Amino acid sequence: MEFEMEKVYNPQAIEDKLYKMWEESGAFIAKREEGKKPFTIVMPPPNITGQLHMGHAMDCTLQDAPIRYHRMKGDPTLWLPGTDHAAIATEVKIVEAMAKEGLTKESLGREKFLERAWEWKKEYGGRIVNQQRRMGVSCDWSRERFTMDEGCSKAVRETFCRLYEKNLIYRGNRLINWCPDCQSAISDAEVEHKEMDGNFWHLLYPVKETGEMLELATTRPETMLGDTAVAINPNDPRYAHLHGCHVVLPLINKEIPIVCDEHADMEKGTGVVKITPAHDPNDYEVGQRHDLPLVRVFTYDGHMTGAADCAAAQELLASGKASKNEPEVLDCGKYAGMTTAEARKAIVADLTELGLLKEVEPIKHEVGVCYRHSKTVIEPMVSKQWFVDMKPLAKPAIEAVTSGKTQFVPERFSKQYMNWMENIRDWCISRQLWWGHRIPVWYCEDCGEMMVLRNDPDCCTKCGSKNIHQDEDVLDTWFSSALWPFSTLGWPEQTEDLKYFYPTDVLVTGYDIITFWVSRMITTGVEEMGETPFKTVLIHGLVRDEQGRKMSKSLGNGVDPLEIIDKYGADALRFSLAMGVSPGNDTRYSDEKVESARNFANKIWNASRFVLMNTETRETIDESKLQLPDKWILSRLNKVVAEISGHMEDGDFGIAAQNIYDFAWNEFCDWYIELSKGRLMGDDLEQKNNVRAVLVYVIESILKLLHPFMPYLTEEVYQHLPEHEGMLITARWPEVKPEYAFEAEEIQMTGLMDIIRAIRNLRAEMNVQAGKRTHIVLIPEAGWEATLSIAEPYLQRLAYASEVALGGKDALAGEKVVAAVCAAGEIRIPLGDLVDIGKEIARLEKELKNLEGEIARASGKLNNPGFLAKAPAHLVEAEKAKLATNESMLDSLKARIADLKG
RNA sequence: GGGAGCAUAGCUCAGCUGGGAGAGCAUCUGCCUUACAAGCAGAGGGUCACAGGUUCGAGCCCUGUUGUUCCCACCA
Repeated sequence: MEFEMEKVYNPQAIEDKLYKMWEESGAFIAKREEGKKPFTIVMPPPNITGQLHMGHAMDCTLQDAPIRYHRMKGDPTLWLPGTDHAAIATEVKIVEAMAKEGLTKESLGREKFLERAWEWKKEYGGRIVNQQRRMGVSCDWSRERFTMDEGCSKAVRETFCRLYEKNLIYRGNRLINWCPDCQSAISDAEVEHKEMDGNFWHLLYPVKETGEMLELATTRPETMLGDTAVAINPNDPRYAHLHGCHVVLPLINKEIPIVCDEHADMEKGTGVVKITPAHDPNDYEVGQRHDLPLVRVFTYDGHMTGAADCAAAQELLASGKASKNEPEVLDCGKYAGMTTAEARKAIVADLTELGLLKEVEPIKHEVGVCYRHSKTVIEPMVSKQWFVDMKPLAKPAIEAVTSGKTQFVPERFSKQYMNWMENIRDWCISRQLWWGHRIPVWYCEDCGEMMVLRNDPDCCTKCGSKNIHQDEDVLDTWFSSALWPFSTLGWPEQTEDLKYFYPTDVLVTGYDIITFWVSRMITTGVEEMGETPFKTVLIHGLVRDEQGRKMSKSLGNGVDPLEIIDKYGADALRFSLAMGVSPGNDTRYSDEKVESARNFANKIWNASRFVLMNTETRETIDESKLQLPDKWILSRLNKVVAEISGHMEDGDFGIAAQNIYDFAWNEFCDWYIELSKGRLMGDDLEQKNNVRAVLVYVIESILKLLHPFMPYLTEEVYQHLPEHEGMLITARWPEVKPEYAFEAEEIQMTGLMDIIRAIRNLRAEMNVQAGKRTHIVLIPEAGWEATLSIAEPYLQRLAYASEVALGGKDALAGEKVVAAVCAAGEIRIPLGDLVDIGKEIARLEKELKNLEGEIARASGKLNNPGFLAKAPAHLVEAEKAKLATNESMLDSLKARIADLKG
């Protein structure tokens, strides 16, 4: 027979070819069909900084599966891909790359720098998209977007202007998180808290009026130069006499007031707190309450300020551009120019010398660090930035989730969302970078007008002066990400896509960006579109390494998905990331998992090969000719289709994958294929054709059910099926067929399978030579006569029977036999000298004991009035049936033992 | 300080609204049986962290304890 499938599945040979075929066929392209409900996912856009990692691979798998499922269901299906410019992350990378050439941003200038950035985008953006393709993602590349493309940029401007016009965006001096490494402000969400070793330095400040020493503690002594007050609790009796007094700030001998403020906690330390309004969030608040001056002592690149910084600040003040609460800048004198760390050492040393350091107490405390890889310690600074007033926006966004319009799966993640939203603070959106959406605000240098505009102006809108300049800063990268679900569909234009596909159905993402991204998409979606952007947020966990550690560059424990694909194939990787994984839970990557998925792929490949070797044409199933195993497998398939479809709808992909694995391998391959062989290789042409028809029908259904997880393999095999139509990717999802529901046959087949297992078991225990065929006598339980009467051909093939006879209780009397008792009947195998009567009795008695245990359990339940009264009727009935079966089996066993003994 | 997750076979993990504990890998035994040794058949292995409670019935629900991971939070 001529046959072209290789013996082993070879993914490398087919993946690229099939991807091309799908793409060129237009199968990925979403079509709007009026009157039909679409299924839409917008892909979380990967950053253009890096390359595909396991998290992306997970993302791809868990989105492509439902997308392919819905496409096969016939829904108009859109999966919209794209990439993110990732402002800070990308800029840092580009700067690093430039440093290798000896270049800096400043030396290049903004324009040239941006040219380089766009080149970077082209190269790395393209790279990651190609990597995604290798995963087999079936997204609509014709609609691919980038957060800084023309449309998205327009959406960003529109949003900025609208929010500004509603007074929800403002500019001002606030205490912000400054990352000295990024050289930019960052938002609260971008600050992580890490426990670090530190000290409480107990300092002594002399009180001017009384001459006494006031003890206070700080974790950051270098900030003391910026102190503008010392706070005590108004109700603290220890310091009542100091109300209205002053302290002299050591080292710079500056007189600062002692203020009364509730912030000073009498229980903590000495109850005295130094107040540095320009460099501490709490102190900033205290400063506002007491109208204290702001004194900045750090430069934006992490050094102590000096004369030059003062001069610059003076100039700014003189120009009139500074706001009224612009901080003063201190010339730190001998400390000027030191890094903050150097200054800390020097200041501590100097204070020690003056006898003003009372104690150094080592502590562990939480320190804010930048969430980027550098984990640089954040310096709180007062700085002029743009903010979004989040509270009014948060309210309807909270409502979107409490009302259930958007649901988190698993539900518990809505708590994380709520917690963030209910305690929301203003969002600092300006970044001191070049790569990103430039803030659409212009300033007139002549009249001082500030213009927030949708289109770039030529001149001042107020005085007509050409002497205008745009705000230097760019927006937080998450500002554009927040618009992703609708900016990608064409907003602010009212496009057909927007009308048809918004709101989307599912957002698939990791729990690590709920605050960064999910919360902001819901917020802006509700605000700009009036409707929450997705119905379901399906949260998945992190892919960790084999030891459960986070995969990271610094640990060097990352696994490259492409290497895995090269080695095992994309399907194996995808399947291993889906099977047995439950939503929201982390999962560990391991080669073994991928290997076992690869083995499964090969199993399907070979099962298909078997079916195809035996079928050249497609036959229709003749329902009147179906035999027991046929009805069983069709009926089982029906149930599996129903189960898997349900799990696909619910996002339980881990269970869906497990179900298809179990059905395909354990039921179809291990049982049905084996059961089919007799007729397949026999002479009864009618039966032969009908078995072929069933085999093709079931394998085709398996291919369909598996396609969302293993698209390449299944498509390749599908292309080999006789008389197949088109491509599997656009084939119809299997249906549950009522005419294939065979409950009675399922039970009969299960009984027969038990008999076969029992025989195999007996043979193994008796060490019967593997190839040796044996005579088998079956003694049917009541009701099983018909089933067992057709067992012979199956037992010959699956249980090494030479011939099978049905007998009565006295069958093989006096012969040396081994026996087993099943629900369907008793098995007796004459094994002659292999049988040791004593051992056989012992074995049967062990069985007897097990059975008695079962009977005791069941009758215990059935004798419990509570169970009879309260348990559902079908369970009681099932229990009764089991008991009856077991009792009958018990009788058989007892008789057998008695026979042997007698 | 507040909140959440996890704790099930040697390892990695499933287990849907409570109704006789599962998979993969690993281990042991026997098989190159004409789809597949990336395979087939069989076997061993779990007081479902601990202590209470609710229930006819708890891996699953409630309370507490221990261990562990994470999120949030301005402890000077």
